[in-house]
Amino acid sequence: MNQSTMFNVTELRATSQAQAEQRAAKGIVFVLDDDPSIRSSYERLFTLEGFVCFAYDSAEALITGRTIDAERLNGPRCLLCDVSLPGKSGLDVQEALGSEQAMMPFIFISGVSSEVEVVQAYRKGGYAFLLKPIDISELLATVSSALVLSGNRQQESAELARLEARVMQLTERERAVIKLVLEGCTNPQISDRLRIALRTVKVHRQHAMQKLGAKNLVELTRTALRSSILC
Amino acid sequence: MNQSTMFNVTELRATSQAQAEQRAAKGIVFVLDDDPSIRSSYERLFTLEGFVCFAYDSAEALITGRTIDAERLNGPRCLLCDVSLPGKSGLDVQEALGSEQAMMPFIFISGVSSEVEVVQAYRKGGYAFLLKPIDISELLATVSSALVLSGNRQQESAELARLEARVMQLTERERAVIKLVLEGCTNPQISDRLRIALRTVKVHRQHAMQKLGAKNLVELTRTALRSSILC
DNA sequence: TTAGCAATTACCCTAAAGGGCAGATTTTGC
DNA sequence: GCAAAATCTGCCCTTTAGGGTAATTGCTAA
Repeated sequence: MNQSTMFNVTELRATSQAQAEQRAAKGIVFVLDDDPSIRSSYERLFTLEGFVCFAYDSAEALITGRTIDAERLNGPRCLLCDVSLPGKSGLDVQEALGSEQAMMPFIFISGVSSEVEVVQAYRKGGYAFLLKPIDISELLATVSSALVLSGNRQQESAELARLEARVMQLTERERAVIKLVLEGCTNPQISDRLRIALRTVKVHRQHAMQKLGAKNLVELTRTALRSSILC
Repeated sequence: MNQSTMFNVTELRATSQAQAEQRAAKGIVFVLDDDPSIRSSYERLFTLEGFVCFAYDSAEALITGRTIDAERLNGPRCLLCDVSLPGKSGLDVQEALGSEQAMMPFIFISGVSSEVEVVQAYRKGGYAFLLKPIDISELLATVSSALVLSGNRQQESAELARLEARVMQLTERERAVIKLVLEGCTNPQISDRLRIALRTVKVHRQHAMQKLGAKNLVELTRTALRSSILC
C-alpha cells in the first residue's frame, strides 16, 4: 500500500512535467490578485479548464516570478489582473511589462473602478476589461480569445525570427543582389548596377536563394514581403 | 457696394467648394452632441484647425445626414460623440454604424459615464474615450491620430478595390494560369497541369500580367499577396 | 603559414521566359 | 446569324535563368 502510494506519487511527478508542457501548449494564465481566496479560485478554474496557471499576490512577485515560473514552458499566455492592488496597481504592471503585452494580453478585472482607470488600461494596450460580477463563461471566452491572440503573435514573431536569422546568413554581396532582384531587376541589369560579371550575379543569387530556403522567385518574394526585411 | 458684396459672396461660394475639398483632404470631423453651444464650439475649433466639420444634435440626424453632407467630399474622417444623449445613446450610434468604424473611428466624450459604458465603447471597436474636463490639445491629438488611421484604412481599401477590379478583368483561364504561377509552377508545369500547349500558357500569362499591371514576377507576387486575392 | 571562405570571373551548356506572326476553334452577347 | 472575345496552337527567335567546371585573388582564424 505504501509502496503503491509512493509509486503513484512518483508517477505523478514524472508525468507532471510532460503534462505541464501539454497544458502550456493550450495556454498559460498568469493571475494577479491580492486576495488569496480569489487567487485559488482562479487557479482551480483554469487548471480544470486545462491551462497552466501561475498566481501572484503582488505586482513585484509577478514581474520577478513570471519568467522563472514559465521557464521551459512555451505556449500562448495571458494575464488576468485586478486593477486595484495594494502598492503597485494593475496599471503599473502594464507599464512595467508594456512591450510584453503583445505576447501576453492583459485582461483587467475590476469591481469598483473609475472610468479613468478603464480608459487608461485600454490606452496602454490592454486587451479586455471585465467588470464584476464576473460571468464565468464570459471570463473563459475572453481568456480563450486572448490566448488565441497570444498564440498568433508568438507564431508570427517566431517566424520572423527564423527569417531574420536566415537573412543574417547572407553575405553583404548576396544581400545586395537579392535586394535588386526584389526590385524587379534582371540578372544583366544587376550585373550593370553592381559592376560585376553576370556569372558573379548568378552565383550570389544562387547562394542567397539557397540560404533563404527559396526554390523560386515567387517564394523569395513571399518570404521577403512577410519578413519585411530586404524591402 | 451691393455689387461688391454680391461679388464677394459669389467668390466665397465659388472657392468654398474647392476649399471644402481641400479641407476635407485634411479631415472631416463629425460631431454628435445634443448641446447646441458645445456643437458650435467644436465646429469653430475644428474649422479653425482646418478640418471640415459636420455637427448633429441626434443620433438619427447623424445617421441619415452623414452621407448626404459629406457627399462629394473624400478624405479621412472621424466621429466625436457624446456618450450620453437623449434618445439613442452614443453606443447605439456605434452599433448602427458598426462596420463603418473602420473608416470612421469613433471618439467618445463623456463627463459622467459609468465604467460599463467605457468598456462597451471599446469592445464595440471604439477608437478612443476622452473624459471631461477635455484637454483641447489632447482632443486635437486624438482627432489627428484618428484621422491618420482613417486615411490609412481608406487608402488600403481603395487599393484593394483597384486590385480586385483588375483581377475581375482576368478571364477564367488567365486566372487559373496565374494561380499556378503564384504556386511556383514553371510554364511547362502549368502546361502539363492544365493540359494545354506551352504557347497557350504563355499567351494567358502575358495577358494576365498586362491586365494586372505587373511588369515582372516580383511585382505580380507583391500584388497578389497584398490583395490576398489569388492565394 | 596554411586552410577556408568570400568574391570574382571565363567558358560552356540546358531550360525557361517572353514574344512576334499566323491561323484555328469556340463561346457569347446583340 | 454575326462580330467580338476567348481559347487554343505551331513555328521560330531572342533573352534570361540556372548551373557545372575551373581558376584567381584577398582576407582571416587556427
